[in-house]
Amino acid sequence: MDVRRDGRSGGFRHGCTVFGRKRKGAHYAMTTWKRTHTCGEINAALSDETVVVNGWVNRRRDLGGLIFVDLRDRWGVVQVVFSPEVFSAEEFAAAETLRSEFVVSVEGIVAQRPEGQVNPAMATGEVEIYARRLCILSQAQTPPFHLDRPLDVDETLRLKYRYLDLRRSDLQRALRIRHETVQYVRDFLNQNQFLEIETPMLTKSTPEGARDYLVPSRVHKGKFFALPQSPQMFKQLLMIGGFERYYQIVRCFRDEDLRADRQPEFTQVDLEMSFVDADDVMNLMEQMMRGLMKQILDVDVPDPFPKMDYHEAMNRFGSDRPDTRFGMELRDLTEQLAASEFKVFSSTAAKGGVIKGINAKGCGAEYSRREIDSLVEKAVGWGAKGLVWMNIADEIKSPTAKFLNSDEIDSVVQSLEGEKGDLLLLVADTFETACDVLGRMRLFLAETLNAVPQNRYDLLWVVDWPLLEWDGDSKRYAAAHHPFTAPKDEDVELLGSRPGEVRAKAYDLVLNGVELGGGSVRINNTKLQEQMFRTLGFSAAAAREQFGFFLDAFQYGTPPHAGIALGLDRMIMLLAGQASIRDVMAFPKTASAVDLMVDAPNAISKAQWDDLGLTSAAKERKR
RNA sequence: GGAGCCGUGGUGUAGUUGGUUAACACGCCGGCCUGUCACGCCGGAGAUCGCGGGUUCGAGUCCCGUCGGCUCCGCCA
Repeated sequence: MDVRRDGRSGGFRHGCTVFGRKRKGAHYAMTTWKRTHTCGEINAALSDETVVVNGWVNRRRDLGGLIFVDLRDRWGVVQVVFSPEVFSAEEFAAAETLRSEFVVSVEGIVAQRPEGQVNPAMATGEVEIYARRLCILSQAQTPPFHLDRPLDVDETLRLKYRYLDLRRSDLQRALRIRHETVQYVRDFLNQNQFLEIETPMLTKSTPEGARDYLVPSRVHKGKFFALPQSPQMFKQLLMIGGFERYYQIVRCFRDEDLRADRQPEFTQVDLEMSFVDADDVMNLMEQMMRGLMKQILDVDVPDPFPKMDYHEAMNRFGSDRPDTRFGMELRDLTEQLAASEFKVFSSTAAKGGVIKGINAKGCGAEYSRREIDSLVEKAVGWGAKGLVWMNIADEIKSPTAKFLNSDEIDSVVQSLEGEKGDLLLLVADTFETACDVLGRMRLFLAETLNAVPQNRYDLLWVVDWPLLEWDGDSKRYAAAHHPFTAPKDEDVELLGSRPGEVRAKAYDLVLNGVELGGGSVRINNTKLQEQMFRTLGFSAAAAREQFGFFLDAFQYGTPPHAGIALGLDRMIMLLAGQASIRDVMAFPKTASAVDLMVDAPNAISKAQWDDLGLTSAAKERKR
């Protein structure tokens, strides 16, 4: 480390090294390094005023006899000029030691920049601070990656030095949006008579759902707490407890594999209301989201939000969280192709399956045979038995065409509004598979074709979800939402006979194809709750063991209640225009659930193992 | 659990079919420079090519394994 990074002699005042010209009278003493203004608020109105700013050296331009430093704090960047006209030679030398990320205090005089020197790219570009005194509060090593230009750095490095990454403007912005969002949500719910109430982090492991993060108990060796996957039961108990309106901005934990929009710990806006129905919850959330979108993005979203039932979402978009920002909707072609000579179509239809198609606009002309083949491969990878394609050129090019008569081809082209240059893609399968595969194809093509409009925010509700879904592995029904979700009144009687057809009083909020969150009306009737557990394959004893306290609580007067939980991280990801929730969290983990900065999880000492009464079956890994 | 992509000075990348001194930009260090704002000019230092093994006369390059990151599938009531 050379002399410049070791600090150097100079006046030492108030815990910092001060360089500056001695001046007569009251002006001399830099009585404090404390700021009078933030960098971002320096403007022409402060011309000729003496200010003190604190911050980091963003960039330094040393012209030899004149040094410019862009000083950065949370509020902005301002240009500081060090000139020998103000500094002595010795003091000027101190300014020459400044490097990126040094933390300094500068006292100086605000001045309009000279003619022709205004920087319109800078918010404070009309002015600069003529430094009169410099105080180096902290020197800095050269950071391991650039902080002052668009991001182009390996994420491993960013995560290891997260505290440096956080200085970058887009993370500063994202976390500010996060704060504003949380403030808005709190304010809104407070005004609507909600009480913020905390629930335990150390709680009970329950079956179903995600894997729990477990915390061993020292006092009760061999027993474990679980970190909450969500405060679901607690919030319902708060309704039984008479609070009527509860909310919490709460951390949730799920030990499952990660994605760009999934972290092991994440934050929910969790709320629950008594004496309400589904529409009350949805209306309130619409109001909240509308205000939030207006405040954060100055975007107006429709009133009311569109509602789409689950079946329609699957049927038209092939997804339970449809991205409605673009068309390319799925069409059902079963009727016109059921009697086809082509066995794939006719037998699928005969077995109760469907034939569905989408129009990849313009792809017929664009795509090579090889690229089309790769689409087929994708479709098969997603679970389709195959993908029928028709390339509309001067004539229809398709390996399947010879099995179809011209009426059938015409009707397919017509249904999909095919024009010359288009590529039509068809899947014949069960309803679920055909919709799912084409839904994925739709998203893939839209992204590839850049067909997704930006700066558009499509919010909608997906309602009337199936209450239960068949789990092929365990050969039983599982709760599609969670086991406390109420079935629709008109479907209750199906619970015993055809559980798969029962629809739930559940609703999911979807924004631009991302599931922001979901909720439901809860069961508030013990008999129905017990029937639900039976349907889910819980014996009476098992239900008692796992949920006894909950079933007991229901015996003492349970109000009708409903609620919702919104994924705060995803919401902010979309509001901030980021592609990953890691970019809206201060300290996220990698895709393998590791914190590279603190190096967690880590090994624990022998004494800790012993204290907890635990031994590890995992083999020691070489470090 | 599975698949794909990536890993080369501090950072971002280049590196033909294996071949001699691993290239470029930024950053860093030194020098010069009084109106820059991606300051400029001159010079310099800096790389066990993620790690281990193999093939070969010879590996950044080919093969196998492994570690790490990202994305996706499964999973995520």
